[in-house]
Amino acid sequence: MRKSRQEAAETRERIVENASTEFRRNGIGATGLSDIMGAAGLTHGGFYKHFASKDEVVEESLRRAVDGLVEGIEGTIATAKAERGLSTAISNYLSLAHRDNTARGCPFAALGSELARSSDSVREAATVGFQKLVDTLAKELQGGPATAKKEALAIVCAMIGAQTMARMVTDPALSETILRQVRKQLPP
Amino acid sequence: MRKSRQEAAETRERIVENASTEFRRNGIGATGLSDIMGAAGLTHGGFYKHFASKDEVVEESLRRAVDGLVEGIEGTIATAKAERGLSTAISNYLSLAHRDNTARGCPFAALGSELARSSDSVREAATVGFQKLVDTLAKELQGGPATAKKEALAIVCAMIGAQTMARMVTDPALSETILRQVRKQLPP
DNA sequence: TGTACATCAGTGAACGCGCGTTCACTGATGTAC
DNA sequence: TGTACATCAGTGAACGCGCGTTCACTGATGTAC
Repeated sequence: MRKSRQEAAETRERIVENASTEFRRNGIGATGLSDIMGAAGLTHGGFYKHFASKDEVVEESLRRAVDGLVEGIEGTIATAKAERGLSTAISNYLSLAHRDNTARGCPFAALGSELARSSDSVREAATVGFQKLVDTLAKELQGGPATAKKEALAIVCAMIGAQTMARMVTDPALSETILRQVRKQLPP
Repeated sequence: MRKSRQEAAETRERIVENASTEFRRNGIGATGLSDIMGAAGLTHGGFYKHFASKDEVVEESLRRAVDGLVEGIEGTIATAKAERGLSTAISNYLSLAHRDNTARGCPFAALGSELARSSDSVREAATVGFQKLVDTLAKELQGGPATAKKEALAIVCAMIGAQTMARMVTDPALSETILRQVRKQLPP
């Protein structure tokens, strides 16, 4: 049953990709290795041929999720009309579509409080990812890079908090109001 | 070994109180009923004499945590010099002391992403608690109640997002910058 | 007020279950000559 | 190029463990007369 090097590499990719959505969908603790491997079309026993521990796949799939988010934002900025890129990216983040697509959305909003309690290696990956996200927005802001980064920091935190709460509340009207009001407070 | 009605009621209180801090400290999923009962000085078997399910104690201890948070803010507002109450409350929320005291701090920052995936009854309690928190801040804002509430909504989301991220990142300087920058964006 | 019985808070063992991790095994792939 | 052997991706069963929940039991409390 041995697979070729390329096939094995593709399998690993597939596992990370699926883990990345499963973790965001159901949370890190609530997602078992069987869930991840099953989603990748494999049995759970083979997991340790690709990763040393669950923590390792958490780390990698977090990186993957952040990269996806940042690439999406960069795509939005590149596509949008001049000066409207940041605005569109923020509106997309605070959209109902993003709220209802946790599994493919921002990992900080999906997993925030769980990440804060994770291992140092996972938190380290989260830190790097957070800074990538902040820098991506900061590039679109006026002023020196230091000022822009500080402003972007606050914007990103507000977006993450808003999406987290919009998903938590049971009242649909309140959920929409949260997203709309936070959108209003951020750069137009 | 039967206990008097009063003793039983006190025990129940003690369980909720301890559950409230244990959940915030270690997360809902990662906290077992044995942890909760042990923290209250009991064995786990007696749990179901007080609650119908784990979910029920989650719900109650969330309410307890929100009440503690709101009372703290109201205390701050009552104590502070006129017009400075809201400002002090926001600064307290965004303090290093709050960041380092997850177990007795804001349950939305401590448990945000987990609450968003909880049962309807828990999310309902979270919704009620969130609105209480928002209303508490809204009372201190200028303008009509509708405007004040909308502004308070955005402030609370930014605070929750900031504290979540400040706890997640591994870089202490970045963590402090997050709290400081978000503080700067909110009412002085 | 005193007595007899019912109630039930709390204990500790047990239930089935799923977790992360390990392992013997398989057979196709990779390597060495 | 062909052959013999080593490697290792993936399978599926098993490991010990802790989970939420249930249960028989205990003895002090509460109730009824």
